[in-house]
Amino acid sequence: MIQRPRGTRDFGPEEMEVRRHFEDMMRKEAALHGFREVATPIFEHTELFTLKSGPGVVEEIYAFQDKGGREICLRPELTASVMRFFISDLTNLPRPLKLFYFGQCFRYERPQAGRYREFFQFGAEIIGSPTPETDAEAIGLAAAILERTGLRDYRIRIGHIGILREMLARAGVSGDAALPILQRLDKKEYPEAEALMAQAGMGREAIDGVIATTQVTGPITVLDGVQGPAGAYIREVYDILQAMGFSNLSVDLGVVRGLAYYTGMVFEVDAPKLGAEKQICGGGSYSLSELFGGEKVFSTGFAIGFDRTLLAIQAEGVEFVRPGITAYVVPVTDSARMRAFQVVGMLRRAGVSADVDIMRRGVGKSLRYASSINAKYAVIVGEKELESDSVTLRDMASGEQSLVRAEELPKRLKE
RNA sequence: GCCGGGAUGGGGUAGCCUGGUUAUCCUGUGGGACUGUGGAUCCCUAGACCCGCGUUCAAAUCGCGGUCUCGGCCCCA
Repeated sequence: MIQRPRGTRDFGPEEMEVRRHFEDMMRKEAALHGFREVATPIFEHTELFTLKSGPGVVEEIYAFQDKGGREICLRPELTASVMRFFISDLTNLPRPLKLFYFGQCFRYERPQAGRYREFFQFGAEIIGSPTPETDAEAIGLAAAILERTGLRDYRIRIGHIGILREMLARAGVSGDAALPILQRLDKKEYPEAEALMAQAGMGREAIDGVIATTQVTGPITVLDGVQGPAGAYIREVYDILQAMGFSNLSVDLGVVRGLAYYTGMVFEVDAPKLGAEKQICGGGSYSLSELFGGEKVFSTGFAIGFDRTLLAIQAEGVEFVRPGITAYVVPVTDSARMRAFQVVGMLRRAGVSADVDIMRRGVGKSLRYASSINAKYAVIVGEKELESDSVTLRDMASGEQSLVRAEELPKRLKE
């Protein structure tokens, strides 16, 4: 028997019903917020990702040479692809450009709970707008989607890279020199961060101030003690989100994301029930296009880990109602089979979901099957019904039956 | 890349330590009891020891290697 490749999954009919349900929900919510969907190739030139994340990422992605000798990889994320697409073809669209995507990504990593080699991301980007309103709108979509899924136990933590950058700049460490320090702080490696700051000539007081700031978490009021434009900026983002009706938000200045292209606001969402791999969403404002050869354009985006979000939803026992089918058509005798196919054809043409016995089973077995596929009604067609050009409509939940004229059936079932 | 659990019909499991006839039970699949009425009950049927090598008269059971999986570390764009 051939096994699935490591870290991949098959999805059966039941699971796909659940997945499509939430996928559609996310798409609808994005459209509701004025975002429009894009799709990009599942494989890209490896260079796209080494430009964004450094040469080291090659170790963690599915990278290979194709038959023409090109360096190709399966995409490990979608932001880079969307920005590539934007630079090459979408720069003349009216701004702000609000895009979303849903698709699978691949990473060559050790699988564990909530981590697969093939996984699905939903994400959105707002391109060409550098305002707090933009950041609020991005966080707002992420928050609205999570709210809509029915998930309850999660935390949205908002931070700002500028706050630490300003502190470091005031202490004489600016630009690229700050990057390694931010990376250490992001990983909570405080001794290493302190050493780097001391090396850069920062005083004890300044160092302690920076460390203390990364540990600032809680409601918006924790920003009261933070000076500078970045703090004011986050307050503004927060006020806008509150105006839109989102309250499940907290500030966490320890969200740093030590990557060069993040320019300001950054945020993360995690679902504590998930264990080690509990982050379900991450994003922020960034400037990537110039890395890929375009002009500098400010953007804000985020990505939701679709699989982890579903795991969190399941862990909380959020209910999902299986769609089932409206009608199951049951021919009683062999002579009624043609009639059954006429009826099922008529129903389907009218937009009523309908199925029909194709195993030549008896009425008892067919009703049993109708019940097992969660059919709302059984439509029974036999000699009696043939004579009066009608069918017997049986409500599968109550067991009530009535004789219905065939031409009235679609109308009855659409109610 | 590292550490530790695990893999038995479609799903869930017993058996493994202490090797020995036809591999347990539940559920699900197909058929029947019930040739015009489901969810209950009963009967029948089909269906499994992850792969390879080794030890042994004999391996689901013991040993080695591999694959996959679960939990954690590293990483997490």
